[in-house]
Amino acid sequence: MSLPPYVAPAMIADFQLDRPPAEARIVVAMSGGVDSSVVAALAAGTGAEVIGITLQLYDHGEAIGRSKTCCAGRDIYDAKAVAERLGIAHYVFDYETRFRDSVIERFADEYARGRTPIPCVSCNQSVKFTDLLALARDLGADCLATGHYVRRATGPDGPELHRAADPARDQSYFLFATTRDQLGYLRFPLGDLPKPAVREIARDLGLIVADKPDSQDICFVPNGDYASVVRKVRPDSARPGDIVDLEGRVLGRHDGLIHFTVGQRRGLEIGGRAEPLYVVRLEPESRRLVVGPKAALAVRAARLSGLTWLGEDQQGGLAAKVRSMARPAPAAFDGEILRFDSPEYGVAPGQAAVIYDGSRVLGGGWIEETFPALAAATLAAA
RNA sequence: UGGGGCGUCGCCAAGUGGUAAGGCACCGGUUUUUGGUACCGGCAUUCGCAGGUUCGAAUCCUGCCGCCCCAG
Repeated sequence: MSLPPYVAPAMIADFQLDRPPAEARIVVAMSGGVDSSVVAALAAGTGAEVIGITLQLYDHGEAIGRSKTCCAGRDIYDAKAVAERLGIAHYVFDYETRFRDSVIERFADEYARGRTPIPCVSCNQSVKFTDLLALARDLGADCLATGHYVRRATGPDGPELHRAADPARDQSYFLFATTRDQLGYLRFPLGDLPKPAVREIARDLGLIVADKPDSQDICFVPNGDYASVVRKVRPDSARPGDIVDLEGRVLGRHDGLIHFTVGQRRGLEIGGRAEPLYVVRLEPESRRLVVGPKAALAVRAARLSGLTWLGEDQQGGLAAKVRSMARPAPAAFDGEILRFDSPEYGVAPGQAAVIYDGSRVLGGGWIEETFPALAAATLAAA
């Protein structure tokens, strides 16, 4: 396919292909949003053969009318319209079963265990970067391109994953579990671009998604009410229990641990205090929710599991994120324990800890256990 | 039914004659492709009730109601 006349030269992105674009084939994961639509446009702009693929991930009957979620019915329609406009092939695949097994079930199980899952990471590492990636290979594609805001660079030891140029948009946190093999095959053409530029490209190309709102919240959760999804999948998971302070005194009751996460302040409904209370930890066995002052949230280290490592043997001088929207904080990692130079707050088991060396993502793991920065006795006195 | 104290938003709590602080909780919004955090905004025409004094009362007076403490 030749370069469409409406794609200006400045929009040509480097897909790091091993052969001339005219001979190459690029599969683009199209969610129906602006970002992946622009990726498809950029891919088409190289002159390669482009195949857009949209995955149907869940029953969008519940999400109908929710244009803000990713991959809902409206989004499949949008993706198709964009593909048509760009003159590229487009296919929709039903991945509902895989998505349910790999993402939703796991999501519910984690909450039922008193942990706080990140479905977006599960989705990336399973459905997208395992299943869809295999499909792209089956289709004989040279690479799989997505609209994630991260950068892929080639270093002395092969491909490296880096944070996006625009720190406000960086999505590297959600991609820490990407393996070297997957990274070798993936392309992220938006990593160098600020979001406004992406929208501008979409507008210039007359894509109907140019002004579509950014997706947010969990895509398969209709009204932001994730607890109802957990309850539906794991009916026994929402059992009431006591809210206790650090000394075990009962302060109140809660409607189920699934409604809370470490660091959470709202929803406790316990007033009459000088300082706000935060969730310090969840105890699934006794169904107790332990709360305390902000100081009790300070964590100096975390033990990680399920480590994915893209780096070499770096240990010191590193930085880590325990949530997506945060600047990496100075830390050290010995292969299992991540130590923060300064205390981190609201660190919840089930969340990811992603480790960086400058802009480069070295890897990361799941937070299994955290270690308080202050001794219990100190907190009690305070 | 002797004495003392108290009764201000769901909770804690300033305010002792000049026309209701603040915190917690709650609600709404902003930020955000996880949860959460943070930030911004809203939240008592009314001070247990009823009278009275006063230009003016949550603040003074009277009565009533309720609660607490001490003594019985």
